[in-house]
Amino acid sequence: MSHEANIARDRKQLKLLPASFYDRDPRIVGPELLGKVLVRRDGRVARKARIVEVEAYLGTDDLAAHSAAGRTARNDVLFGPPGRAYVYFIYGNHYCLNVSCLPDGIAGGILFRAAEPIDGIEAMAQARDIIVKSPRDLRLLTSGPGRLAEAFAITRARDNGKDLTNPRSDLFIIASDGFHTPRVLTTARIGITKAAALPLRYVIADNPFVSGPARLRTAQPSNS
DNA sequence: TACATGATGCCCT
DNA sequence: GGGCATCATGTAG
Repeated sequence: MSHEANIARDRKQLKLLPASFYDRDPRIVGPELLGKVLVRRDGRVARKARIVEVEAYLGTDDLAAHSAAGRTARNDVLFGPPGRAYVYFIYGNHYCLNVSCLPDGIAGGILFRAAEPIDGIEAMAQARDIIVKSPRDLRLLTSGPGRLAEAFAITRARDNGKDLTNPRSDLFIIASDGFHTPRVLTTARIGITKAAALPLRYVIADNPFVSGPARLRTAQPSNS
C-alpha cells in the first residue's frame, strides 16, 4: 500500500475531520465543531476532550479577528489552507488554539474556548499543575482557552501551522460516535472590545465545562 | 457571584 | 511603547 493510501486508511479509521470540513465559512464550521473531540498524542497517554465552546473569527471584515489588519508573519496561518492550527500567545501568559477555515488565501478561523476532558486527565492535570480532588475540579483543566491550550501542552513553537487533518500529526480532531447533535447556544464573543456585539460564540447548552459568566453559559442568556 | 487588578511577553505601529 | 481572542487571586456582598 502506498504512503498516501495508508494515510487515507488511518484518517478513516480515526474518523478524522477532513480539510473539506474546515473549507467553509467559520459561522458554519463553528457550531459543527461542538461535540467533536480534540486529541493530543504525545507518545505517552493520549489526551482527549470534547469541544463544548468555540468562537468564529471572520477574516478581514471582522475587526476582532487577528487577520483584520491583513496578512503578517504572526497571523499567516489564518490566511493559509483550511484545517491548520493557528496558535498565538496572549497577555504574556497564555496560548490559544484556533483552526484555520476557508480556502488558501482567504482568512478565517475558529477559537477553541473550552472542552470536556474524556481521556488523559492525568496528563492534563500535570500540564496544568492542578490536583483534581473532585469532579468539580475538572473544570479547571480545560474551561477557558488558555487553560485548554495548557492542558494539551499547546505552544506556538510546537503546534502553529500543524495540519489537524493529518493522522500523522500529534494533534487532530475527530468525529465522535454515540454523541448526538448537541443543542447549540449562540452568544456574543468573550474578551474582545471591537465588533463585540456579533453573535459568533457557540456553546453546547448547559454544559458545565463552558467558560465565561453564568449568563453566557445557561440555556436562556439574558439579552440585556 | 461579581467585579477589580496584577502578572507577563510578543507583535505591530 | 501600547494593546491584547486570559488567568489567578483578592475583596466585598
